Order: sequence, then C-alpha cells, then structure tokens
Amino acid sequence: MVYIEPGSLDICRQDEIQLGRQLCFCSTSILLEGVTCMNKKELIKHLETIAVYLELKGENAFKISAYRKAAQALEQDERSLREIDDPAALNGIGKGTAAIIKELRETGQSELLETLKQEIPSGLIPLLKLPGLGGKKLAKLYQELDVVDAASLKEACEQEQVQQLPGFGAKTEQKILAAVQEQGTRPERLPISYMLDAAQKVETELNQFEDVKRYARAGSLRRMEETVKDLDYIISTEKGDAVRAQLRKLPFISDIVADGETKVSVELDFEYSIQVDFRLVEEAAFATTLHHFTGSKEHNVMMRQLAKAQGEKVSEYGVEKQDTGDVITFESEEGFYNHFGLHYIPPEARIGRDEINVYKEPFETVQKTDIRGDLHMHTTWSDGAVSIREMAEEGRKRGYEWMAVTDHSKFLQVAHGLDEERVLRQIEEIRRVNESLDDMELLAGIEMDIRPDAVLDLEESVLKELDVVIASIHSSFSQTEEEIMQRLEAALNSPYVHIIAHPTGRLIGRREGYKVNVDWLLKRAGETQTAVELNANPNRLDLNAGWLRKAQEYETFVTINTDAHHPGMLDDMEVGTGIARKALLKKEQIINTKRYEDLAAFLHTKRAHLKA
DNA sequence: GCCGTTTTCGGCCCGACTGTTTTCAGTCG
Repeated sequence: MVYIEPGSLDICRQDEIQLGRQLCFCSTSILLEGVTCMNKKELIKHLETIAVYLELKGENAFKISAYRKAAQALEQDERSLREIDDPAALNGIGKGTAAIIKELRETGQSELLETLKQEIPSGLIPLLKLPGLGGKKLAKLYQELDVVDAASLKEACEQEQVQQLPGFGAKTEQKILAAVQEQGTRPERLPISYMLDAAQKVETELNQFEDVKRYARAGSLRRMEETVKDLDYIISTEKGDAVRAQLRKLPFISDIVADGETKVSVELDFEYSIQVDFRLVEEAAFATTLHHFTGSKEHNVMMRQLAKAQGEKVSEYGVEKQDTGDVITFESEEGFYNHFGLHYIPPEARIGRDEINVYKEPFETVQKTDIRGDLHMHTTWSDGAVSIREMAEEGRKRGYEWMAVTDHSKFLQVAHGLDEERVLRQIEEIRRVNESLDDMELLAGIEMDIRPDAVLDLEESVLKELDVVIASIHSSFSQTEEEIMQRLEAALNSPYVHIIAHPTGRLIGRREGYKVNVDWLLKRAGETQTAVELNANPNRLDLNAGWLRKAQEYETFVTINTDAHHPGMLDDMEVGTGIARKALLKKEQIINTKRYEDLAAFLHTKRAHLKA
C-alpha cells in the first residue's frame, strides 16, 4: 500500500478535469494575475470558473452548463487557440460564449468573470466540494446567513441558524457541520494504485456473498482513470433484501451513507475512508446498468443523444422505444453498443471524446491475450526481489513468448546498479537460463541511467552485447527543460538505446516528474526508431493516455512494460493494456504484440538505421 | 447560453436517494 500525504494530490491532468467541480483545487486568482494574453488551457479554466461562480449565484442550470460545454468544446478540439479562427463554429459555442472567448484571448480578462468575482466571495468556492452542498443551497446560505467561507459556515451551523432556513433541517445542518470539520483530511481523489488495492479487499468480501448472480466493477476504476474518487459495483441479484443485509455488515464500515432499494452506499475505513456505491439490479438490466454507472458522464450523454436521434431513450434499465414504450435489455454491453450500430467500446476508452465515431468502424485494440512479452523488469542483481530464473519462470507461467531482464546500471547505487563487468557476467547468466527454456526467449537487457551530465551510464562496448537497452532518468529532477532534453536527446541519438522508460518521471498524486517537452520527445523518438514506454506500474502510468495517442500520430512505437520488481508486479500488464485502450492505441503500434522474430528485427533496426 | 431536415421557442440525459415536505427540490453519479 502506498502512503500519500494528504493534500499532496496536486497533479491535475487535463483530461482528468471534471469540468467545474475540480476547479476548486485551483487558485483562480493566481490564474488571473498579470495575464496579458492567454493560452488555451488557461482560457478553458476561466470558462469553467465562470460556470462555478454562476452556480453559486443560483443561475439557470442550463446556462451554467453552457459555459462548461463551451470549455469542453475547446478542450476536445485538437487545435491550438491560435489555430481556431472562429470558436462559434464549434458545436456548443454560440454567440455569448464566443464573445467571452474573444475577450479573454485579447485582453486576458473577462468582464463577466470580474463582475462575478466582485459579487461573490471566493471563499464559497471550496465549499461546493462539501457533500450535500450544491450551488443552490450555498447561494441560499450566502444570501440568508452571510456565509462566505468555511469559518462562517461552521459558525452558522453551530448557532443552529441553518436548520431554520426553508429547505434545510437539523439533519442537514449536522451533516454540513461534520463535512466542514472533516474537509481537508482526505484528498478528493486517490491514485488508482491505492484504489485497486481497496477494490480487491471489497471483492474478497463480495466473493463470499450469497444470492449474488454476478457483480462487476463500474465507475472510474473500471475506466482506469489515474485517480479515483469512490468505488462502484453493480450486483445482479433476485434477492435484493438479502444482499443489502450482507452489504450493511461488510467489515471496515464506518458509515452507511445511503440505503435504498436499488442502492447501498457505505463508507469504508481503510487508510483513507472510501465511499463504495453498490447498485442492485435484476439480471435483465445488468448490462445497461453496468454501462450507465461505468460512464463517463460525458460518454453517457453522447450515447443518450445518439439514442434520442433514433427515437429511443437510454437509462440504466434499458433502451426504451419512445413510440411504444417497450424496453429492450441486453445480455452484454456489446449487445447494447451493437444496437446503436457501434462496435464494443472498451470501458477505458469511454471518455466522451471521439470514441463513438471511432467505434462506428471495427477497431482493434489490445487485449491482455495479445501481449507476447514484457521488456522491463528487475532481479536480485539490482533491486528486484527474485532471481533471473525465478522471474523467467513467472514469465512462462503468463504464457509469454519472450521477455527481457533489465536491471539497473551502476549510476543508481541505491539499487545496486550493475557496472560493465557485472553486466557482462549477467549476460552470461541470462544466456544460460535461456538455454534451459524451450518455450520462451529470455533477452539480456539493461535499464541504463542517463546521467545528469547527459552521458549514458555504460560503455558502448558493453551496450552492443545487450539485446535490449532501456534508457531512463532517475536523478536531478529539478534540472531545466533544456538540460533534461539534452539528456533525453543523448539517449535518442545512441544507436544502442531502444526504449525511453517512464518518459516524464511522474508518480501519480505524489511527484510531478521532470520538465520534459514530451511532444518533441515523441516526434524525435519516431525519427530515431526509438520506442517510448508505457510504464504499467499503477503509481506511474507513464506516459499517460493523452501522450500515447500523440505517439501514435507520430508513428512512434510504444512498449508496455511492467517494470516489475517482484513477480506479482508482472500482472500490472493488465493495467497497462487498459491505458493503451484508453489511448486508442492500435495493436501494430505496440511492441508487446510482436512475434519474437519481429521483435528481434525491431531491436536491430535502430542500429542499422543510424549506421546507414 | 445553445440549438434546430419536426422547432427561432422550448427544450436541454436520466433516475435514485435524502431530507424536507405532505408532493418535491436538491444533490449526486
């Protein structure tokens, strides 16, 4: 289990931003100060900020969402701000929002936003995050009781003023007070690595339940988002009451948040408290409910619009024909998508961008079963837990056709990295083990450090003896972008380096990584026949899905590596393939799907290419 | 605020749960 310092979750990926709410993380005042012209990301944030303020003002919900839609339209357009001549041409941007975009672009400010900021205390914004408090209730608290921030809200609750407002009661007041006091003790979203562990604990219990026909994960964990807010499960059962009773008795429960006929929400006390929502359905509605609660919200909206266009209505209970009222259900999500003329869209890809268009045609994504090998792992020769032979056995168990041992090089002393002499000895050992294997090729590799002075850590005479060379940065993270790029360029230009590992160095929720121009790196990697890594360790997921998609545009090869330090970590390949699906990577772009002969050919191309 | 080969006005995705109410608004996913 990973320890995360509360409040350290400051990494906010662009495609992670839940429009509006997520903004509460960001200090909007910082964004505005001293801005004369504005980049696309900043502009999008300003639109979202306007939406948040309008929410607090109690504005019309559709007006609020219009600003969010406009922000989304910009975000989903691949062009830069300068390239978008006429924003109003985009679907979701009309006269009003286009004018604001123009104003922001030209002056760096919006009159509307400035007015809103003067009208509404900024201390209210973080309060939107409190469970049970939305824009309307907060607006009432502000207008009636002069609540402007957490302190004044707490005071109003303590003096029992809140319960006297219409629409509020004693119970609501207590809940708000508890939430104010608890705010900040837990990050809003936790890294997926933490949530995967929590999910396993929940599933160990579910597996022992009676009267459960089947159950499945849903929500952002199923979509393999990098950070996850809570856990969702869909449970198929004919005996709802019996299952509910068992759910209420789950171990680790600290609170039962909701307990209705179709939904039970509990709070589980792990290192952090985690909310888990269970939806109980009859078997017939399982597939549509699973789809509904897998989301994303944006994806669901798109599916419902699609349904509406053909005279149908989608809900978790099925697809309703609007003229007859008949409800169709499906055995599987695949049937659901087929009904709308689409191929099965894997959960990870349901992000509400262009997936619906993409899956109108057959689209072959990567499955775990397509993976023929893993090119990044460690043994006891450096900082791994088991021997070369044991690791090889674990690879065979997973049905791999090939696999590479890649221990650290000498610069990484804390990991007992290998110097040239030990590398040569390890190669001999790997060859010996390989000879004893008749159903798998074991390759001799290295994960070589790129030193802070942009020098590669091992002599060329040794590198040329290795089958696979991975280059990576493990030091001097605070260097300038120029220095970092010099290091990466040194690796890309080496005829011996096949792969750049964890290209940004980030750790989800803990460390932002070094300053790297990823776009340039991807392009240059393609030109030099160097592959980039999708490090499948759930703490890293580096590169992320957005960059991987960019890599595909540059025709740069991607290798999904587990970076396993013990055998169990080889199973992170599952997570890795999920991220590849999210990125809509094609199979042929992924090295792991190559047969051994093709892999060997690939590993030789770069040397041949650069020598020519 | 946005949008329209049914529409330039009247919709905007849909339903469950809670806490407040005596039929519903607000919040959430």
